[in-house]
Amino acid sequence: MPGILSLPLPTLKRLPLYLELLRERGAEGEQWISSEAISRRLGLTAIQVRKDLGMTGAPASPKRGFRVAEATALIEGLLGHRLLTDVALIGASPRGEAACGDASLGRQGYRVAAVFDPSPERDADTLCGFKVLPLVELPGIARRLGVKLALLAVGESRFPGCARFAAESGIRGLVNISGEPIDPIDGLVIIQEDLGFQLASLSRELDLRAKSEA
Amino acid sequence: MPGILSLPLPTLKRLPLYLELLRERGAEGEQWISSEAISRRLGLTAIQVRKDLGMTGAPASPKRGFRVAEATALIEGLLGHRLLTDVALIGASPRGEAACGDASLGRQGYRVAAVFDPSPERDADTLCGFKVLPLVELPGIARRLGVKLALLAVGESRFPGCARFAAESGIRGLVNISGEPIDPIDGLVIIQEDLGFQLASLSRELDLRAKSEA
DNA sequence: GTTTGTGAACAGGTTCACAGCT
DNA sequence: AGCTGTGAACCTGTTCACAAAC
Repeated sequence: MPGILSLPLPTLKRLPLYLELLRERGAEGEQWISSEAISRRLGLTAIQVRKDLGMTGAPASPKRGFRVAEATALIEGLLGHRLLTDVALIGASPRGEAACGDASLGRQGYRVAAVFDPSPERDADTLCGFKVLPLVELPGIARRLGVKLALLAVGESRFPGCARFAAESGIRGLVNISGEPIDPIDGLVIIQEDLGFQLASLSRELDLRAKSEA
Repeated sequence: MPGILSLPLPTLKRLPLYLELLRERGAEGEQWISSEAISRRLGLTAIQVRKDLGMTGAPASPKRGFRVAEATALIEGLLGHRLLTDVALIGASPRGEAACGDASLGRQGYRVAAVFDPSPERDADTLCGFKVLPLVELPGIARRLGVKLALLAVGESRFPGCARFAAESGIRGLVNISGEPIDPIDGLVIIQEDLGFQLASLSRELDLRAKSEA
């Protein structure tokens, strides 16, 4: 029973994938599943799967594999710690809308709790079923709901103060999906969700493969 | 003059940040900038900046720092290799629209070259100035333009074959921004752009900081 | 014989310590 | 003094080799 904090971050990120597959197999009535079968389905290596599941303490037996039911329950328990973590969405833009409907949020145990926008004309609009609130309400709501995380999706770069305001409102961590980089802010952990980065990683990966084939 | 392939991936991702700052300082007439000044502005450590810029071969001198003009030109040269890399956007959804207008693409030297959508009713719509093309045209255009990268932004999960079709169309790498995971496909490198992942990283980071403070 | 489990090697980056230059 | 430059230590995560279990 390792604490969730002792798990390697990449492992933590893969757990929802395992969980999804395990539930599927459980529903089909399977009692066992081998690391090799999991790896094939998920595009990983069998060794990696064993290391990951081993760290969760999932019970397994040679020749058969991991016990589906127990492994499912264990991972649910680990991920459950994070279930229902509320995040604030700042920016009622197309990006914000896309983020709001992103299934990967729920898969990792997060959900948008409220939507804010700095421009007054968005007030009382609705986005994905949320009423758009003026940004000045963020501090109060963040405090009342205990929200510590936010998504920044302001479309225009003319609101560079949004992140700073969020920090002053009690937000401790922020994922910037606005496409424009933000300067570092004291007391606020910022992650840049950057499509350009992803493409760069991809290019590099392809270049390396091409090179090693040659 | 190190090849771009010999640079560590994280360094490569940081180069556009350095470039932006260097251009800014160059425009202000500064001739020198120290690693310490850069690190403060960008939220990195001075050592990291020295390692990064050192790898590009940027000239510097003790007591003064790096030469702004030369460093700018060098990084431009390195990044220039990737300039004008075309990518295909598959899916005329809100996510696709957001991606299309994402400034981080250009910052890393990419641009959307064409927009495709699998559902016929989107034909002839326009998205961000592009006419939306039927997906069947992807193979032809990908071949003609030499496009090897794609962004997958189909909103509904009812088009699971899109990625496979892209692979068969000559696409070698794909960033999946649809929020739904895709199964691995032979010959196609897939990166999941996953908001849930980012939030998980953020939570972990905050947890660790809280722990080390306690 | 097939599959788990694990300690050791490996790889990629970051950080440190300190030498060298000006 | 102040800043760069660099080899070594370190850290995190992946991969390997092989022992152990059924």
